This record gives sequence, structure tokens and C-alpha cells, in this order.
Amino acid sequence: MTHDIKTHLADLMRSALNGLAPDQTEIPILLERPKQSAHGDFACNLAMQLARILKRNPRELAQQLLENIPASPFVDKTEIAGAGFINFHLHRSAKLETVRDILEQREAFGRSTLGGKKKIQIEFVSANPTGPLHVGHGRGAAYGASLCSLLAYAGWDVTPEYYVNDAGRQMDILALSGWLRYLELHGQRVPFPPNGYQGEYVRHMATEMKIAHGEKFVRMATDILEGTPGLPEACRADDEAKQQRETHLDALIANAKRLLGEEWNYVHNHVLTEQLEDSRSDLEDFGVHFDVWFSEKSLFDTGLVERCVERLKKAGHLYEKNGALWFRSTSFGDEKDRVVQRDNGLFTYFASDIAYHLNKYERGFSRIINIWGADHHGYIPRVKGALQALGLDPDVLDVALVQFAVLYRGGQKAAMSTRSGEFVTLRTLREEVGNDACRFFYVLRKSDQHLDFDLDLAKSRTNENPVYYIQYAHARVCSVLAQWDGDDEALLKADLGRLDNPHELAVAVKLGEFPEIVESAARDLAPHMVAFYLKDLAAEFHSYYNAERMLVDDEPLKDARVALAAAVRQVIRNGMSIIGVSCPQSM
RNA sequence: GCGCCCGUAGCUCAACCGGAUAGAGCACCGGCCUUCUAAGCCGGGGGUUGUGAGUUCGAGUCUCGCCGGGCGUGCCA
Repeated sequence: MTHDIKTHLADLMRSALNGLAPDQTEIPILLERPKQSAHGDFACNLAMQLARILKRNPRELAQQLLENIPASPFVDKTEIAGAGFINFHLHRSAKLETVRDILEQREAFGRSTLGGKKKIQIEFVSANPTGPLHVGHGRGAAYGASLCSLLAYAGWDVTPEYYVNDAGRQMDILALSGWLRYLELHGQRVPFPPNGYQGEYVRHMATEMKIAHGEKFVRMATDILEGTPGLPEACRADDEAKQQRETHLDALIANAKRLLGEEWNYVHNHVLTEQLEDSRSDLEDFGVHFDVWFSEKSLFDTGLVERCVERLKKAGHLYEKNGALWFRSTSFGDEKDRVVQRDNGLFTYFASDIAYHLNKYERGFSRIINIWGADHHGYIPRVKGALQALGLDPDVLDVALVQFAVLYRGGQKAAMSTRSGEFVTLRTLREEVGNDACRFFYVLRKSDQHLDFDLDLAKSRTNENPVYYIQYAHARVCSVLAQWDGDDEALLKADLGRLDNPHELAVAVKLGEFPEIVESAARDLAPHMVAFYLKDLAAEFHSYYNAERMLVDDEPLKDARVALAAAVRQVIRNGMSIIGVSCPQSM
């Protein structure tokens, strides 16, 4: 109702416009909620927009418009204010009608058809499966998952997807690292490469491998080191030393592949599945679910990468230089051209990424959203360029960048990584502050803003914690309803006309804003707007709760107040479900 | 050097296509539990929106310069 009131008011304005402007279809009619309640429930700046076009006095135009506005049962009063705003004051019943809508529509209140059931794919997290997820991935996960619920709420058909980087050198390095630790468990000691994966989790994988496969993969340390160039002094950090370490690592991998033969694939597979399972269960526990886990390797296996490069070549967008194959991305606004196939014949990550995006387009999504770490921002022009080169519409793809999250403890930056190479894991964070606070805090900022994650605040179970503030409002309603003697039927029958104090109207108005919030949040890909809205709603309710008693002796008034409280509870639930935070009945 | 993002109260952040007197929380000060959960409420102080110009009825929001911060700038993935 209150949501439709906006279009209703727009219609009123449009008919008022009749005859005043040459081509009225060109003029958008905007209605906004004024910041100050004295300015009414909705304000329209049409007169000022018109003044610009017609070169006339805005207040005069406003006067003319005002006289043309047809009467409406929902509008109490219209007036001209400021530079030429037309302010609408709604009738009390129009505001209160929202409460009944909420109680009738329940979970569906706030849902919209904005997305038109169109297929949208949201790809997020997509961390390399080379170690546990850390707190940076956590933000992408929370943001992505909230965005998925939000867009589903706003009427899209959402497919959440995780891109698995299971091809390439980093997987070989992980397999080698796991294998070397496994060998250590069997007394075959090879100096562990400094550029291998150092984390403790690698030892765990090695132990698992030992349990599952016994001594099957054991080889002699001397054979593994054969022909390797050896390592430079540990302290040396120059380019030459770095190069030497890489060469050493590659030699170890080559030896491992040669010595293990087919069994290398088992090792490789073992570490991959173990890491993926670790991430998957971590995310599921966090309430983050993916419909599709898309393998990068499959793009090579099916030959799509090759076909993709072939297609670009035929279209004349590739050229050879220094033995490598380059994509002329500068033609599409990129800073420099990019290599798709190296001089050693291997395709770059960029090549498989083009293929991946081609595949996304071929799956028929009308919209594609990539959620990337902000450090990947320079990557956007080349991907969009490649899509254009393939004859695809680059605007189908949106890239949302997520900035880093920095943990604070006791007012100090908490160390993000330790010397052993282990970042603070998402799992550790979840265990420390709990899933609810975690999900909420991660989306409490615009995604492209740096996030200071205050661990002490997130953990505080006493006051000042916004998660509990909202959950508390919900629990209070639950408590009132538990002590009330009516049922759902009675809620719907309540005489809402009995609600007439300012607190009650303020709560009702706030409830009516929810559908608008969902729509703007969906449009801006900004779930944080929902979080802020819920804080506002909770504040409005707490204020009301302290000012008025709900379970009063006056039966009809009691029922009306309880109905209002029940509507608050419903909207809190709907909003929290978007953020992925639970709503306990009691606290 | 070049490119992208950011700069709002002591701190962390909001501000819906450019709208009216820029808002919350924390911190600080003062009140409210015999009544539905005080994890709450009410009141108070706190600002030249980094800075200088420009665009216009109107700028935290758009344009340009400067200052400060973050990230990027691989034949890595």
C-alpha cells in the first residue's frame, strides 16, 4: 500500500502536469521522502525541474501544479515549500494500512518484481583452493551472499557461483607442498622451499594423505633433489635470488611429476578436493551457499580456451610479439595489450578467464555480476575489452569491488598473518565473534569502502552492538506476543485506526519504507542499506516501546498495538534474512 | 610517473538521479527499572563535509586544480 502510494502520487503529479509542459513523457516524476517530518511524507521537485526547461518561476509553477492536483483519499494536505517543492502529507489511514499489508504478506512483504525473474549470475569468493579462507574472503562471502538474497528478494532469478582456480602452477605448488610434508612424515626430508605453501594446514593434509595412502607415494629425497639448482641464502631478497628460488621450485615439481608418474594426479587431486571441501564447509557453516562450483580446468579440458583464442584471432584482435600471443586490449581502452598465450605455449590466466566469461554469456544470463577484491580493479578493462572483441555486450557484466577488511583488537590493528604464512582464517573469526555478528559487520559498510572490523565491538554481548540491538527489538516483540491472548486472526482484525500517537505513526511510516529500501539497495548492489534501515527501524521501535505500554486494558487498543509490533517483527525478520542474520525469540 | 578508489563530529560510519536546517553509533555529561526483556529509552554539547575554484534555483554528491591515504600498473594465478 505505502509502496503503491508512491506511484499513486506520481500519477497525481502527472495529471497535474497536463497542459503545462510540451512533452510530459520526457519528464521523470520523482518523489522522495523528506529528511524532516515537517516537510510531509513525500516531496516532489517537479516544479523546479520544470522551471529549468520552461524558464519560469518555480514557485509559480508549483502553485499551478498544486491547483491541478486531483483530490485523493490518501492525501491529507499538499503544500508548497522552500524553493518550489510540493509536499504531500498523507492521511493517517494511508500510513497505517502498511501494517495490515505486512501481516497479510508476511515473508513476501518487501519482495518486488523489479528483476522480472530474469536470470542473473553472481560469482563471488572464488579464492584459490590453496589454503583456508581468510578474513578477506569472508567479506566477499558475506557481501556476495547478501547480494544474492537481496536480488532474489527484488525479483531476480539468482545463480550464485564459485569459480575454482584448479588449473595452473599454484595447484602444482600446493600438491608439491603437501607431498613434501607427507614425505617428512615418512622420514624423507627435503629442505622445504620458502616459496612453497608454509601453512600448518599443509601438514594436516599430509597426515590425511598418509592415513589414506600409507607409504604409496614415498620416494627417496635424493631423487627428488636431483638436478635442482639448490636454494640461495635464505636472507637474500634480490631478484636473482628470487628467480633462483622459482627455478628450484619448478625443478622440484618436475621431479615429483616424473617420480610419481600417474600417482602425481592422485596427490594433486587429494590436496585440491581437501581444500575445496574445507572452503565449502566453511562457507556453508557461514550460511553462504553456491549453486555452481565452476572448474577452471574444465575450460581447458573442453577446449573452450583454445576455441576462444581462435575466435579472437579470426576477428583480428590478436598478434604475435616476442614469441607470445597478445590481445590488443588497447583498442578497447585498456592501458596496454595483454598476453593470452606465453612463449612457452601455455595460456595465461587471462585466456581462461575470457573463456569463462564467454561461457557465462553462453549460459544465457541477462546479467552477470563479478565480485572481486579491489586489488583486481585494473583487470576490468581487459575483461570487458575481450567481451567486446568477442562481439558481446560488455554492459551485461558488472564488477563489484570489495575492499579489504582490517581487524582491530583493543583499538590496535590485529596482525593479519603470522610468520608461518597463515592468515587469520574466516573460521577463527567466526568462532570468535559468531556468525551473526560476522555477517552483519561485514555488510555494514559499502563494499567499496575499507572496513575496520572491530572485534571487541562485534563480540560485545552487552550494549553498543548493532546486531544485538536489532535482535533485541525482535525478541521484545516475541515476548509481548507470548503474553498476549490473541491469535493471527485477531492481528488481522485489529482496528488500526486506534493507533494515533506520533510514535505509532513513525513506526508505521518506517515499516512502509522497507520495500523502497529493498529496491534501492538492489539497484545499487548495496545490502548495507538494508542493515542501516534495520537499525533505524529497531530504534524507532525501542523508542515506542519505552514510551507506550502495549498490553493495556483497552482491548481494541491493545490489539492494534500488538499488530503494529508484530509487523515490526515481520519486517525485521525479512530484512535480517537478506543479511543472513538470525532472529532469536528471546535474548 | 600513469590509472582506479577514498577523504564527512574526537573515533567508526550514513546521507535514496544534485534537494530544504548534513544524520546515527561509540566516547563524554545529566536523567529513567514496583508496570510487556534497562542488550533499552529521554535530554545535552560536538561540523567551514581535506583544500581552492567552476557548473546552477540549489553541491557532501557533478567538473578541474592542489594536499593527504589505499590499491593497481607480471609472458603470476
